[in-house]
Amino acid sequence: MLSTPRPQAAPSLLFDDGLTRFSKSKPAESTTLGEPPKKSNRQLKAEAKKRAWEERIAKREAERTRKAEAGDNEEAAFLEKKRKLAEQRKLMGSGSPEKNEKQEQQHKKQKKRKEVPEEHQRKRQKTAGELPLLNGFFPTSVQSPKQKPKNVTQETPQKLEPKFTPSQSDPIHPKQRSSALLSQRQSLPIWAHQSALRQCLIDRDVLVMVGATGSGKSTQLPQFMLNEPWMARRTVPGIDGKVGGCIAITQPRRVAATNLARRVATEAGVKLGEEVGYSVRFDAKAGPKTKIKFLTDGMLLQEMLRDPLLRKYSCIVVDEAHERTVDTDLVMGFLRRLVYGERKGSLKVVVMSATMEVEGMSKFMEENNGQDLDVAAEGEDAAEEGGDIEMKEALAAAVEEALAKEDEEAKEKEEETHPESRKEKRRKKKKKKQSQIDMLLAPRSATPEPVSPVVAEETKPQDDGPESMALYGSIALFQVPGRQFPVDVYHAPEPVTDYVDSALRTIFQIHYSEPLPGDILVFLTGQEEIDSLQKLIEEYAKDLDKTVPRILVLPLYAALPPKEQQRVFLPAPTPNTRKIILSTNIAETSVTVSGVRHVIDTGKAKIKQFRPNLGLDSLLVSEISQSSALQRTGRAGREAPGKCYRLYTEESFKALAQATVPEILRADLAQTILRLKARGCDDIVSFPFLSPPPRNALLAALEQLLGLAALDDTGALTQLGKDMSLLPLLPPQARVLLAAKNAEVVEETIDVISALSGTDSIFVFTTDEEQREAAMEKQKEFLRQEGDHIMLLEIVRAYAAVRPGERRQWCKDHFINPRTMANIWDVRKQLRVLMDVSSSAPEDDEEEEGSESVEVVSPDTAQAVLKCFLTGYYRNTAKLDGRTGGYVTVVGAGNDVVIHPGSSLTGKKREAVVFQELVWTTRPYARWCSAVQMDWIADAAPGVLKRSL
DNA sequence: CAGCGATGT
Repeated sequence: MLSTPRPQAAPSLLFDDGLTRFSKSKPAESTTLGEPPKKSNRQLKAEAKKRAWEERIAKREAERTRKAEAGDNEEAAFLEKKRKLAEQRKLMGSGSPEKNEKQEQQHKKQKKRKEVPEEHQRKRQKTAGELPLLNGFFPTSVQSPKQKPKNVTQETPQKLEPKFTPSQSDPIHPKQRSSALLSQRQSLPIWAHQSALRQCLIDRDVLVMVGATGSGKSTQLPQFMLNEPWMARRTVPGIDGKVGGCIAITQPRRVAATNLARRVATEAGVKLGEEVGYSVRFDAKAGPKTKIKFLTDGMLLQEMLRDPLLRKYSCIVVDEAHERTVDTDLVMGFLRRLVYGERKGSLKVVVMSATMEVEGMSKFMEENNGQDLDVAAEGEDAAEEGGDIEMKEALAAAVEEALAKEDEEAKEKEEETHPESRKEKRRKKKKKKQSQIDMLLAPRSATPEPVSPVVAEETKPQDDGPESMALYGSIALFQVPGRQFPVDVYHAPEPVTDYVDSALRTIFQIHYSEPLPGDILVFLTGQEEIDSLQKLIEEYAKDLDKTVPRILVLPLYAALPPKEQQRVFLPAPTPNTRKIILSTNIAETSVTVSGVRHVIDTGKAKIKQFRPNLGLDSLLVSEISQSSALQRTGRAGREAPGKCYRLYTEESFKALAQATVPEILRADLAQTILRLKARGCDDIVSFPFLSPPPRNALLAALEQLLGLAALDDTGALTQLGKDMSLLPLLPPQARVLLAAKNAEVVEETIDVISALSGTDSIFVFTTDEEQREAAMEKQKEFLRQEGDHIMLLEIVRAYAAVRPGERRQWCKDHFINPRTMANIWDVRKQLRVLMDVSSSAPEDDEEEEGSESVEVVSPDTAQAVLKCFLTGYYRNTAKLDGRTGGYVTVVGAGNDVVIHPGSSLTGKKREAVVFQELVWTTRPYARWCSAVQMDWIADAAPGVLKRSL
C-alpha cells in the first residue's frame, strides 16, 4: 500500500502510484482517428514506461526499508504508519463480531441522539422541519450499486495544488526535476496524441477538446504548440503591425492561472515570467519574452480593451469552458467573432472542457452556425414593478426594433443556405433556449421543480474507449481520456428529509466500516450548516469506541480565515485519525483536498439567482445539477478508488438538471453589457452568446445603465460609461466613485468601495456566542450613526493608521479577517492609481513606518460620501413606513425590505436608508445600509425618476 | 428580531 498521501509531498507526486495501477486496468493503447499508425512502437514505449514506474516504486520501497533499518527516523515512522494502517484495515475490514459491536454502537448513538443539546435540535428543526429517527445509521439504507463500479471521468485537472498553499518554491529538487518531470509529462494521456493534436491545429482554426482530470491538457497542449509554423509572428493583410507569437490560456480562477504557469515553467525548465508567465489582477509575471501566458478570463477581457484584435496571440486556449462563468462565455463569444472575422486565418482557438457535454459548444464555435444572427431569446415579460416607465418603454422599443431587424436578416440568410436544415436547427435552438428560460423564470424554492428528466450521465458510454478525434464542420473535436480512479456510487433508497442528519449517520457508518486511510468529504450548503454538523459530530465522537480511529472534523468555506483553511491540507495529527471535511461547494472546483476517498453529497448548494423584474438577488438552497454531482463524486477518486454516497435517490439524480444553469442566465448583466459596449460591441442583441440571456434580463441591465447615465437614450456608451468601464467595479460602484471625484471625497469613497468590493464579510463570523459578543464589543469603536458605509470608512482608516508590522495583530484584535483586509488593500491601491489619487501617504509601502493619521470622519464628509453613493444606488433605497415601522423601497412598487441583521442599522429607525445589495434568503434583506434623507435621494435620481419622487 | 454558495476585472 502506497496510497497514504505523504505529508508535504509535491502535488505532482501524488500520481505516482495511481499511474501504475491505473494503467493495469486500462490498455495503454487504443485507436485514434487521424493518427499516424505508429502504434506498436508507442505501445512498447508505454509498457516500458509502466515497467519503469513500477521499478521506481519498488526501488523507493526498498530504499525506505533500507533507510529505516539504517536508523532514519522519518522513514521508520513512515513504514510504521503504513504497517499500522494495514493492520487496522485487517482489523476492521470484515468479520461478524465487529458487526455486532457496530450495531451496539449504533444503538448507543441513537440513544444519545435523543439527548442532543436542545440548541442543536432547534437549529436543525428550523432548516429541516421534522427530525425523523431512522433505524440505525444510514448504511442499512444505503444501497449497493446494482452494477459494477462506474468510472467517473468528470473532473477538472489543474487544481492539483491546494488553493491556499502559499508555496512559491518548487518542491522538486532540481536534480530530480528534469528526468522525473519528463517521464511524468510523457506518461500523461495527452502525450500519446501530440502529433494528432498538432495536425488538428494545422488543419483547423478551432479545436474543441474534451479531457478529464489528469489528462494533462492544460499543461501539455501549450507546449506542443510552441514551435508550430502557425505560431510565427507575422504580418497579416488588413491588420496593422505584426500578429501572433504568443499563446494565451485562460482560466476562471486566479490560483489556477498562477499554479499552471508555475508548473509549465518548471516543466519547460525556464524561469517563471520569462518564456512562461501569468497575468492576474494584482499580480503578473510576464514580459516581452513570454510565449505562453496563463491568465484569468477577466484579464483577457481587460486586454481586449487595449487591443480588441488580440494581435499578440497566435492562439487562445479557453480552459474550463464547461464551468460556464460569465467571463468564459464572453471570451468565447468574442473569440468566435475574431476567428471567423478580423483574425480569420491568423488565430487558433482551443476550447477545453472537462465534460462530455460539448455539443452545444462545438456547434457554437462552428462557422456559419447562425450564432451571430441569433437574437436574445424571448423572456417572459412579467409585470414590471412600477418605476420609470418611460425609460423602460423607450428601451423596449429600441430592443424590439433591433430584434426584428436581426430576425429578418436571419431569415434571409437562412434561405440563402440550406433552408431546411437551418430552420430545423433554429427551431431546436429556440426550443432549447425556451426551456432554459423556463428554468430561469420558474419560481425558485428550496426544492425547485426538476427541469426536464434527462438521461443520467453515468448510463452513457464512458470515455473508456479509444480516444477520438472528429472533424466537425469547421472545427476539430478531440477527446483525451483522464486519469481517474473508479468511484462506487451509492444512492439513498428513499428520499431523505433531513440531509444533515443523514450525513451524520453516513459519516459514522463510513467511519465504522471503512479502513484507513480514507478521509471523508461532505458537501453542504453553508457555514451555519457546517458549524452545526461539526458540533454534532464532535459530540458523538467523544465516546467513540477505542477500537476505531479518531475523528478530526474540519470545516471548509471561503469566509474561513486562512489559517483554519490550511488545516484541511495538513496531515491528521496521528496516523490513526480520520479527517472529516465539511465543505461548501468550494471543494467542488476551487480547492482539492488530498486523502479523500469518501464523498458524501447532500445534493444541495446555495445558488444565486438574479431576478431582473425585481432587481434583486436570491440566494437559496437549490438542488445541484448532474454535472455538479459528478464533479463531487470525482473528488473521491483522485488518489485511489473511492466511494460516493449520495443522500438522494437514484431517481432524484436522474431528475436533476443535466448541467448547472450558466451564470450568464442567472446574473445581473449590467456590468457584462457595459463591458461589451466598451469593447466595441454596440449591438448587444447580436453578440454571439453561447446562452443568450432572456430579454427581460438584458432590458433590466440596459435600464440600469441608462439610469446610471452610462448609456444615452440611443443606447450608446457615454463618456461617463466609458470611464466606468475602465474601473474594476460593478457599474453602480463605478458611478459612485466618479461622482466622488467631482465631490472631492474620492479618497474616502475609495476606502468604502474597497471594503465593499473586497468581500462581503470583513468581520470574522463565528457562531460561538461568547466570541461573537467580544467581537461586537470590539467593533463598537467603529460604529457610526450614519450607518455601515461610514463604519467601513472608519475601519479602513483605522487600519491605515496601524503600522504595517502590527496590522496582523490588529486584525486579530478586532475580529477582522486578515485575508479580506489584504484584499481590500489591493483593491484600494489599484483604485487609487486608477483614480489618480496622489499617494501622499506612504502607507502602502510595507517598509514604510509612516501611517496615516487617525482622523474621525466628519459629519460633512460622511454626508458627501453618502450622497455620492446615492448616484449609483438611488434604486437601492428604502423609506420607513410609518404604519408598519418597517422599510419599503422608494423606487418601484414599495416592496418590503428588512435591514440585514449584520448591519449596524438593524433595528434602528431612520427616515430612509441606502443599501448596497438586496438579497432574498429567508426574507428580503438589505445589506450594508446607511441612513439618508429623502431629498438626497430625489437629488441623486435621474430625471425621469426624479419627477415621481 | 436575527445571517453571509463560489468566482473575477
